[in-house]
This record gives sequence, structure tokens and C-alpha cells, in this order.
Amino acid sequence: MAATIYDVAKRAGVSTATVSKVLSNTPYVSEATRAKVLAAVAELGYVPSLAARGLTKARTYLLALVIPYTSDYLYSDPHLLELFRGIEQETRAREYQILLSTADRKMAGAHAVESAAEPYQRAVRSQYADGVIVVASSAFGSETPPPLAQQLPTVGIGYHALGGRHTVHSDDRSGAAAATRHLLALGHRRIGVITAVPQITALLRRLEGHRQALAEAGVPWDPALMVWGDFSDASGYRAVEPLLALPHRPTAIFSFNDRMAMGATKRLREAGLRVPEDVSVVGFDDIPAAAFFDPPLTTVRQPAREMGVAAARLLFDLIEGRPAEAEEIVLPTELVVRSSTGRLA
Amino acid sequence: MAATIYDVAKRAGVSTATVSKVLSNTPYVSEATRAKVLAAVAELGYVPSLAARGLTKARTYLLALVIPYTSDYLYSDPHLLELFRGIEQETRAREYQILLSTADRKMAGAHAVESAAEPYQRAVRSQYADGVIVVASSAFGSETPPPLAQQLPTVGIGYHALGGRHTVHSDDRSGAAAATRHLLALGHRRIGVITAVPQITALLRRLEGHRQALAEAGVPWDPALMVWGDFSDASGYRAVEPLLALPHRPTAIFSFNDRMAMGATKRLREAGLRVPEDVSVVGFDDIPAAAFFDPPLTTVRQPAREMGVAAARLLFDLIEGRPAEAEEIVLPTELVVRSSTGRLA
DNA sequence: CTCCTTTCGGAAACCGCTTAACTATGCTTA
DNA sequence: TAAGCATAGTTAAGCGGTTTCCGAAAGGAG
Repeated sequence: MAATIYDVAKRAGVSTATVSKVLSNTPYVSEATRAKVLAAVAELGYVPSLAARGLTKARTYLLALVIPYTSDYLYSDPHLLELFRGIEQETRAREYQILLSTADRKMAGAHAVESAAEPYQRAVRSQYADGVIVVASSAFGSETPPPLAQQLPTVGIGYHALGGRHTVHSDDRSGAAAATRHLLALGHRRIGVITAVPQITALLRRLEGHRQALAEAGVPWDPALMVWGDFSDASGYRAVEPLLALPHRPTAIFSFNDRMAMGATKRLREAGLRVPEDVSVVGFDDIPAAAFFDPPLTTVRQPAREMGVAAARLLFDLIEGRPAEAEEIVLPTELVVRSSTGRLA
Repeated sequence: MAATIYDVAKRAGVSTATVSKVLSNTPYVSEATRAKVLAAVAELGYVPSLAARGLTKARTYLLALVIPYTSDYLYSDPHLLELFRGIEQETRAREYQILLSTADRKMAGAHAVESAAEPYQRAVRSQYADGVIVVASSAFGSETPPPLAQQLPTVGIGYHALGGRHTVHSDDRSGAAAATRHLLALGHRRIGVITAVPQITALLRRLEGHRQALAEAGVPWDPALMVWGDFSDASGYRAVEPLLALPHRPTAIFSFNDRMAMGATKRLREAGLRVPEDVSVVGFDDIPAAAFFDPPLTTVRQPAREMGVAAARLLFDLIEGRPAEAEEIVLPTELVVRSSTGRLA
């Protein structure tokens, strides 16, 4: 079995209290004693049991990352992974570890028999984490994650409002407006929009940005041009169908994420349309694959990594009782023009 | 503060031992008492503290997922995510949670000041997990992950041999052989190979399969046709360079993962070469994006999800003291022919 | 040379839960 | 009717740390 604090104490010839003090850098321990203890720790390869520590201190040095998902897709979202990386980077710096709590619905046939919140609440309640980062999704069925999170420091990512709780999100509205203005500047007037589940406010904000840009240009908004996907490539592929069937086909498509944009591109090509010559396509996220897509995808970059970093920092502020930088952190988006958009023929 | 077992006991009018028994389904508790306790649990919303439980039982109900990585890329590998999903599916079914332990090297300038093994060992030693799943990578610098894992049930994914420890991997050799035979059947004789870090035996097996297929067809193996990447799109893009510079250019490229294949395709196009008319490209993994790539990528499918599931099951067998299904589980690969490969002109 | 601080280290309680050992019933069984 | 045995529930001892409280030794002041 692994060495315990008793083993270390015996070996160093001191009490466990002293070992504990040395390890937590409490003052009033002589240099000589400290050295003895440290030597014993090194010899035994002692690492404190987190369970035991978690029992006495309020801290477990674990943070729960709650990823609710409705579809397989969301989980394997490259964009989500970038968030991950950012969070991970910060936790690593503080000797924290990440507890992955996917909050899925248990399904029985077509019915969700358990709310997405249930496993999440268990994770939170079992006191195994010092804080929680919740990634927005429609899995909770509504904008707000379950109330229990209020008992624990919680930071949401991708929520635009979280009932007084802290959030980090990007400037979806501006990003979508920029993308739309770009298309308008190229002469496009009929712009198809591929969006997804309406519970995600980030998507609503993108739609607002899109409509705002249209309005500025005096272009009327046509609801018939809006189609629905579920974030996956495949759903983007399918979403193009009704757009193609329209009497007056759009000359550009703005997809609210990159993967649907890629699926859409595939479908357009199969319909004999060239991108961008016949139809321009814009995505959202700027996932790594976007630059390597053919044609390289024009998209709105979200600083995913930075969002992860910001969320983690915010959470640590909360955990450590420091005043939070801000209740809501909004990171800028940026239009990245590549080759999937072109001037209207 | 959260309710403890004492609160429940007091409310139900029994001892904590009885509460514990009810919760762990120990026999010799009357129905009436059981009902009382359960009611109290429900009223208080009691969830046992995992830390306290972990201290008495040997179990923490956590499993450490160790993801060593050398590059950003590996971490955001869609293929890795599929593994994830498989593991997650199994852990969820058993009320286990996943502790994410990325094992990275701490860098100081260009030098690794701490081995990748260090944070991993901490994770393992701190006794916070009941078992470990280690995903193969070159981060450990050698084939074998650190010895400490021997103290804890450990399963490797992607290792082809693990010194008596349990592993799950796919049949890389056959997959690579099938891909190579496919290219040979299309008339290709000069096949470029894009591989990555040599410490990963899966890649070595792929190379063996490739060479074996060449040998069968009586085609000599030319080391000049082998180039190196780091798994990323960008490295695939760069890796094509020396191949293009060859006096006798290859007519096909076999990349040992999909993302490098995508990067390579981009570079080929920029050189004015069409895929597959001028150069055929084959990948490995069959990540979701492969089907949506242009052209849809011919690749070798690895059953990533299933590998994750198998690894988790194996680990649970080990943890629960059941005889393991097998020491080494090999899952089949499958050639998926799409449109990035064509007959030699 | 006392007396008072400061510094250093130990004893012991406690965190929340599990479990072995034990007690107290009520029923069988001989 | 006494012994034997399930059954039902309790007591108390840890698990491996942290932390409060205390005492001892050493140093400084009067």
C-alpha cells in the first residue's frame, strides 16, 4: 500500500502533525525538522491521500466540468475541446484536477426518463468538487442550469445570462453581424441561415446579430431562409435541402457552426453548385479543420481556448474567495475571411 | 452545508450504521426501517460524501484517464474523443466518474523539466482513482508507461504490448496492409507514407502492414518515400513537401492518420495536383470529418468507441477482481473506400 | 536569576463514512 | 422449557489526513 502520513512521521522521527505542517508550509517549524520530513517524504514517495484531505479540509482540489449534451455531436465538438484545453491549462497550473461530469439524459425509447440535471446534481452534491464549470447546451432544457450549483462556486460557459451567476461567453452578436455584413458587402441579399436548438442563447444572439446587419443594409429578413440542424456535419448536409427547394434560392449560407457549414458545402456540391462561385458559405467557431477544408472556410472565430482560461480563472477566484474579475466576461469574436465566400456573380 | 449520514440517521431515528446498511443494500434491515431511512434520505437530499467513502472503502469510484500528449494536436484528436465516449459510456453505467489526468511535460523553454510521468504518478499515488486508463502516446518517451501503474489496475489503449499489463488496440497491421493493397490494386507502385513519432508501436505496426503488402506484391520498399509529421493537419501539409521534391514523385500517399491526410491533400492541391486524379490519398482512423472532406477520404476505420468500451470493461474486471476477458484485446480495422483514391492514370 | 515571550513540536479531536463485533429480540426445534 | 438460531439494529473502532490546543525549551528583558 501507499505510504501514509504515519509512515512519514515515523521515518522522520516526528509526529504526523509536524509532517502536515511541513507539507502545508505552516510557520514555526525549524529548518532541520523540515529537511528531515522532506527527506522522508522523498524516500517514501509519499503523496497525501486526497480523500483524507478532502474529508478534513473543505477542498478536494477537483473541479467538475459539466458537459451536458443532447447529441453525440456536441461532445466531440472540436470547439468544446479547445475550451477544455483552456480550462486544463489553468487547472494544471494550480494542481487541480478535472472531474468529467457529462450530464446526459437517460433515455427510455424516445423519452428522457431522467433529466440531464440528475447526474450533474449527484456530482455536485457528493462534494467531490470545489467548483463547477457548466458548458451551455440545450440538454438542461432551458437556459439555466439546475439551482444546486448555487451552493458551489459555478461558472457557465456560453450562457449569456445566468441569473446572477458567473458566465463567460463570446460576443456572438457582433460576430454574426460581421459575417453578415461581409456577405452583404459581397452583394448577397438572400442569405440562408443554418441554426440549431433554440434553447442556446448564443445561437439566438447570433441570429440577432445577423438580423441587425440585414436591417442596417435595408435587407428584409425572410424566415423561410432559416433552417435547423443539430450541430453535426450530417445535419448541415440535410439542412440545405429545403433551401435548395426554395423558388428563390439563397446565394449564400451562414451556418451557426463550422461543422454544419462543412456538411452544407458537401450537399451544395452534390447539387452541382460550386462554393464560392455559386453559393458562398460562412461558418462559426473557426475550428482547426476550417482552415484545411476545401475551400478554406470563411468563419467567425471564437476564442475557445481563452474562454476556457477565463472560465477557470473566474472559478478559482470564486473558490479562493477573491472578488471575481467580473460577473460576465465577454470575449471578442473575429471574422476570418478565407475562400468559401465570394462576390455574387 | 450538505447533509451528512448523521443528519439522516437522526431524522430517521436510527443509527448511522443502519443508514449505511440501507444505502449499501446490506440484508437484515426491516422493510419499515428501510423505508424510514430512504424517506429521510429523500427529504434531506442526502448524497454520501465520496471523500469519506473513499477513505474507508478502498474505492473512490473514480477512474483516472491519463492522456499524455506531446502536441496540442493529440489532445484534440477526434479519434481520441471517440475513445472518450466509449469509456464514458461504461463508467456512467457503473456510477463511476472520470478524472482527467493529462500528463504533459512541463516545459522550460525547449527543455522538458519534468517528465510526462510526473503528474501522472501524482494522480495515481494520491489514491484518488480505482484504476487507470492510459492512452498511448509518445509523451512518455517510450512504449511503457511508468511502473507505478502496476500498483493499480491499469489498461492501456493503443499499446501493442505492455509488459504483462492489459491493453486494447486495433489491428493496425491488417488495416495498413488492406489500405496498401487497395492502392496497389489501383495500379500505384510509388506510395508515399506519412507517419509520426516512432515511439508509438501502433504506427510501427502500420508500417509493417504496409511493407508486408508491398512485399506480397513484389514492390520494393523505398525509405525515401517515408516522411514525418506530428498528427496535425499542419504537419501533414508540410510533410508533402519532400515528397513533391522527389525526382520520381509518388502517385499515392498513405497517411497514418486522417488529419495529416487532410493537410496533405491541401498541399497537393496547392501544387496543382488533383486528388484522386493525380495523386490518391488514404488516411487512417476514419474520424467523422473524413466522410465530409472533399474528396471524401478513403481511410482505415478504427473502432474507437468500441476500443474505449473494451478498455473500460477490462478495467472494471480488474478493479472488481474478475478474471479479465483477455490480456490483450485486438479490435478489427476496416478499409473504408471513398473518393480520395483512384486508378493510376 | 526570575519572568515573560517566542518558537517548536506533540497529543488528541475531528471530518463522514464503513464494518466488525456485539446485543437484543422473537421463533424454531429438540 | 431451554437451547439454538435467524433477524434487526447498535456501538465503536478505524480510514488518513488537518488543526486546535498545550507544553517545553530557548531567548530576552528587568
